[in-house]
Amino acid sequence: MKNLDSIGEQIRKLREKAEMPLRKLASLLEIDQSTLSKIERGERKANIQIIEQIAQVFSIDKKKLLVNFYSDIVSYEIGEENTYSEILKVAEAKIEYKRALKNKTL
Amino acid sequence: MKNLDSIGEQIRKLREKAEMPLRKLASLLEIDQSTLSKIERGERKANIQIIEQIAQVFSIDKKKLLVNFYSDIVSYEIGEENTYSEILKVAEAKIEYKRALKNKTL
DNA sequence: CTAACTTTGGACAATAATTGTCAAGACAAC
DNA sequence: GTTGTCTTGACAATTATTGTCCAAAGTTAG
Repeated sequence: MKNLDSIGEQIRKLREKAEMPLRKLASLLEIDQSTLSKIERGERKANIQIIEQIAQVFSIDKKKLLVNFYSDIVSYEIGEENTYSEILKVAEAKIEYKRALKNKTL
Repeated sequence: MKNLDSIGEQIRKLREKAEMPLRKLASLLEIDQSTLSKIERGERKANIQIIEQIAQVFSIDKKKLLVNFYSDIVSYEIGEENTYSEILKVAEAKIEYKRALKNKTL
């Protein structure tokens, strides 16, 4: 089954698997250790720069991390709505529509 | 085909169909007319309270408006990502998972 | 137990984003 | 011209986010 860890949980697992102290990873990412601690526990949001750096540090495909990162955001935004399934369908259609438009005007 | 108007465009169409001046709708919603103008043109975000009031004013199902409202948000958040389709799938799985957990602990 | 190391929590100022409000501008109808 | 409509830009006030520090709490090793 697919992994449903939050991005924070995934970061923590990557870090622990590498047996790297939080402090060490924080310094590689050039962020405060308490900030990283909060990101791992979902108390603060990560950002794309951090995600990409983490992918580098652990030599993994950044796409996977980004999918996790963004799906967290989406889940957070609409997770309380009962119509979430419909919302996601319409959102996808909107995105596709915007892209189609964009390609036309290129 | 499904309607892919943004929430702002939908509000404007509802208002124009009712031949109601912007100023009038703004006052019903108790917001500044310039704010409503910007919402209709997507320059500012609406919020749930406004959406629900609009549904009332025009006697339509608020679910439809909310789907449009939230799908705009999702589309905005991830519309530039090439993996949007994957993101949406994972987001749905996460939401379902969270709900399943919640029901268990009730 | 103490000491060293790791993580967490709370506080704080600085910065950025959002919100509500206003007044003036643009535009058309009459 | 005036009237009615909508848009634009500016502004302060509020709220959210961010980076930072340090002390407290938890963990491990000696």
